[in-house]
Amino acid sequence: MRRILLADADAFYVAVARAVDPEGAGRATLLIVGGSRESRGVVCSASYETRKFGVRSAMPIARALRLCPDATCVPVPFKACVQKSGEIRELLQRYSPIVEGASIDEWYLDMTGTEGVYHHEPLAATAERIRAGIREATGLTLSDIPLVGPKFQARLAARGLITVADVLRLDPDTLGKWMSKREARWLWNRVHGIDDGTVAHRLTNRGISRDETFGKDLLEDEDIERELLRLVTRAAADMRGDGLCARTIAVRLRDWDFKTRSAQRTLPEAVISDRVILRVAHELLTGLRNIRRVPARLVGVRLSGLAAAKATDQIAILTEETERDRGLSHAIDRVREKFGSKSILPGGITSAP
DNA sequence: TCTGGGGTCCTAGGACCC
DNA sequence: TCTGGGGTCCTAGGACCC
Repeated sequence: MRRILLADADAFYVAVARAVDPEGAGRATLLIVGGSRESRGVVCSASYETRKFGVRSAMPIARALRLCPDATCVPVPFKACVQKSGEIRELLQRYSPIVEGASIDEWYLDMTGTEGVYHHEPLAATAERIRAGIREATGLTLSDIPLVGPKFQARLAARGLITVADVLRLDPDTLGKWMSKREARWLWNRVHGIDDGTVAHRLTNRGISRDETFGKDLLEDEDIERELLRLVTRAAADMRGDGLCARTIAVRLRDWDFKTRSAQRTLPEAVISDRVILRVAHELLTGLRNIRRVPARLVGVRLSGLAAAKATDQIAILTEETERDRGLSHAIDRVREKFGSKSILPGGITSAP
């Protein structure tokens, strides 16, 4: 019998924002995390007090502030969130040797085999012990059932399913009439504590993407290209940092009217270098712009079909990525690591042969 | 009201192969 | 002269989650 606990940090971004800024965000009862009043951002997280005003995550900041004008609005403290997330993971590993992060604020703990350590107390008692320990060490509280978001919740609520107990009364066949077979099976397993997956580290991500919504829509191709170039160099450097290479390169373009278009290309061989990835991304963007040349609000790049980058001295004939390309990209990574990401401007890369 | 950034997964159609 | 069935890969778009 496997025993799995799900730990989900409550109002994670709000809690971290308060911890890093006790004088400002820490004192604001009405707190919105997710950007400034002027930005085109959306709410990442909001304190329970602002939620009473109808503020919800993913809501445009401007609307949230109309609902709750007195709220304090702070940017997402991203670095602090990553750090705090790591601290919690380390603490959780004291309770179970197997901890898998499902997202920045959710973890799975495999408690199988730890019964003796906890003197055969009920799993709920161990969960409470962990909650108390994490709260004492970090000030953050944990609770449960991740991966049921607002849309799924609304669909369930329309069938009168509000709590876990409501779902527990039903069998999979009944659930299957209200949703796809897959979803029904997943939900039934979830509320019964059944998970046929194992708690372990995922080996690699499926893809790495970087995108950006501009402060103002961009019409000129050169301006969009410049942003794409920045994003490609970031994504490619991060990918190399993980020791990976990519076979598929995709470019995403969101026009002024929110119409979102994408183009992708799968190469015969995986690549890692800025030069080759940039060339492909440039061609994909050109194609998208030729179809519809209107002001754009977002551009993005995604690298997928990831695999471990092998140390090879072979020239990739089909993609024309040479050893020189790869070496140059790695050298740039090292310089950036030493002197900061601004030390080599993207413009310098395009002039490489 | 005017919609982030980072992900995962699904679908549907077409190309291609046997 | 007309056209199967299954499998895999690829592309584009979309839903959804945190």
